[in-house]
Amino acid sequence: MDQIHSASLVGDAIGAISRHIRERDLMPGDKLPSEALLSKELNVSRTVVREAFRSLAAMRIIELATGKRATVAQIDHGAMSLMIEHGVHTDQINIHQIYDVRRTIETRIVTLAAIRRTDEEAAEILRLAAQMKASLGNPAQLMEYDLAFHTALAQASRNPVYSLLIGAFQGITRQTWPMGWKTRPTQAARDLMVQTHVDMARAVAASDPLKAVELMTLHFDESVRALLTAGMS
Amino acid sequence: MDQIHSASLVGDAIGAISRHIRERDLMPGDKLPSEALLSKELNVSRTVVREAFRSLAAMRIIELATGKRATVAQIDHGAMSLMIEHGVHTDQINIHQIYDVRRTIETRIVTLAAIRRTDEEAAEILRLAAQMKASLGNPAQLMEYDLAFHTALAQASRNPVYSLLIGAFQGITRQTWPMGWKTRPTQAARDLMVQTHVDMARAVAASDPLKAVELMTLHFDESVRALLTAGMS
DNA sequence: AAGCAAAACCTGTCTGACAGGTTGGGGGAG
DNA sequence: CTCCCCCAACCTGTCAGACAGGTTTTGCTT
Repeated sequence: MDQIHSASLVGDAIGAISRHIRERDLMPGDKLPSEALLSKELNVSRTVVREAFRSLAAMRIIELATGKRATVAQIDHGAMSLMIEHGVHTDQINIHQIYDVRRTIETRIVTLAAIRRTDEEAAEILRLAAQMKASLGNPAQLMEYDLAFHTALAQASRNPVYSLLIGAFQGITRQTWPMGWKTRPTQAARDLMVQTHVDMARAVAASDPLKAVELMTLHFDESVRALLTAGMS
Repeated sequence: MDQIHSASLVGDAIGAISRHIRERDLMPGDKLPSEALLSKELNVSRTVVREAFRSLAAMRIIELATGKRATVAQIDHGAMSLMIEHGVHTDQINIHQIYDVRRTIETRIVTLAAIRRTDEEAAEILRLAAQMKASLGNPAQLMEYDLAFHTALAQASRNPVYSLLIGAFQGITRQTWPMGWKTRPTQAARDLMVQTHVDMARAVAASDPLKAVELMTLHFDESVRALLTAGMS
């Protein structure tokens, strides 16, 4: 409409809304202006504002709900999870690379967890490990407890960035986990995998970071070996 | 219009488009159907398809360009960077937590880089470190070379997930770096910081992972100390 | 056969409309 | 006077149609 035509109206709107959040120091839960108001202030149509909102919502920077005004969102791994999955499905990332990253951050996580965990967190981690053991006959359930176990560890590390990253890998892990399980054909291998988790939970509960790290390393070494056995390059 | 009304039409469209990509094994660069065609196939308005496209584009899963059809995108850290910045600005993440994560992954990165770097990468890393040294009088430029240095290391690690993560932290680092620099008031402290990078580059070039890790650890210890000195809780 | 120009296609943005969810406030009941 | 309910005002979700530019394809010209 006026002056310099920048990259795109939607792009500008995204910038303006982000700035709005930053300048007013909005916190999660705080409301943003209505679409109509923003479209008036930015001199663009509601269409443009809506597309900008959608973009920000996709990154979980804001949250949309019908009828209500848009609000500033809490950090969430959903978007990252999709991005990672996309990277894997398009052969830009492979499973081994993900495992290397997970091993790297999870060894740090388990150290922090062993140091910082509250008693409640320790109890929860022990509980999840026990549930894993109880689910040996039900792979789907076992997987869910496994994922919850690692999520709980990240939580106990008291660093939300680790929670975010663990969450980000969860989507793709859910898709590849069964493969890893199948490559542990013997009961002994499967028992070992679960027992490692139980021992790790105990180490965290005992505030023994060194032991916990050792077990986490063992777990990943064993997982990678299983994947290689399956012929996953 | 028909049958079960799910969460939202846009949400469904996002799912359908993602599925389309996955089922046809589309690779980065491949074209998606036009908005008009998709809106016909999914029985929704073009508005809905456009909002779905915007969402996927925000996550860098697809790429939009005016006149052209949407294409499958290459992995890119832009969206993650914004998410992290949002987390920090809304006090959901603090700088120390970021530093802990960066330290964790960068020590792994430098190990891999020292092992896997090509000669070209080693040369580039050495060059960037030298440029840092040459930019001692120009903080803004120094910062850019610093960021490029760490990016090059991630590249040399031959694991795109590390590149992705380093990129994701780059946005917020760019905003906090000057603070860290100011808290190194003496020339000696500033020289040390730069020299550590030069030495690290040499260790990587010499394929000496242990030495490289030692220097990376030193670098982060020193950075965290600088931040604490500045009173950043 | 090579080259170019128009036609066909496609995205970006605007307008106006309407269904349905949400919320604050006014008015009635107690 | 207080409490609760319901309605009006507000807000988002989706649709249809229109038009201004980019982009690609086609087919004619040379």
